[in-house]
Amino acid sequence: MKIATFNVNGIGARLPRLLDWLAETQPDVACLQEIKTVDDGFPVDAITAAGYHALVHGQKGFNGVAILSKLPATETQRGLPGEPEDDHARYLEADVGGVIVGTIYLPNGNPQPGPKFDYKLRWFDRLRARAATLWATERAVVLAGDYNVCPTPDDLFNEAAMAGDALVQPETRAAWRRLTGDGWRDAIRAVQPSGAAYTFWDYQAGAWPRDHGLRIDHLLLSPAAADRLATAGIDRTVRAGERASDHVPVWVELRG
DNA sequence: ATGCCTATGCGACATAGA
Repeated sequence: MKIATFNVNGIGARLPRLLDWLAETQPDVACLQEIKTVDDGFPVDAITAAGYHALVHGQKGFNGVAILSKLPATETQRGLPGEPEDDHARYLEADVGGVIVGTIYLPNGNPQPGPKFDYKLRWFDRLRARAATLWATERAVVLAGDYNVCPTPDDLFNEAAMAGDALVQPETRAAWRRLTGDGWRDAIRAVQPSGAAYTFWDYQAGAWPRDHGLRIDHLLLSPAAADRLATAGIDRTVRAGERASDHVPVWVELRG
């Protein structure tokens, strides 16, 4: 079972690129982030025609996540528990063919310090709590998405250039270490323990041609999922396409 | 030190992204 994550940065603008990529790579599950539309605005017909079911947790103008799947998906959670006044559409989870799949759009957190950064750290803790609940089920779980954290200096082109950014702050990295320290397996680092493995290149300042990238899109695997890990990868070439997203798809292949 | 670029919304600029 191939499970992918792709921050599309606007489903409206990105639909042709998304359909190309689905047709080419045929993931069984695709977790989307930043669809930037309400549920009714999601292009269900085009996704259905491409051979996928769609679960959508949308929001007007920004945020919004979705789970596309070849098999029917049963929703298990919509929104992250723990902060009732949080109305951002950033989390959706489903059972797909016996695997629990979560699509995650963790807050960016800039500018920092400030309320957006505080929200990011709270959200990170709430995700860790949900992850612990899933961990306890001993099921195969894949938490895939845009975590908005560069875990180590290997995960960005220039540590000094990003020193003030919310994606690399010690508190952000500590939150990532707490989550992964619980035992969740970083799929890309399982197949490539060190070195650049970027998943995002800014639209600005020639970041793509200069390879000034970040690794911020991650798939975390529970033990039962990690036991089935066959391979994982990054579809880098998607970044070179016409009207590309600033993120590219990242995926894991599970045996069985 | 700052903006560079892109997507969206009831828009003719602002907000958000990272």
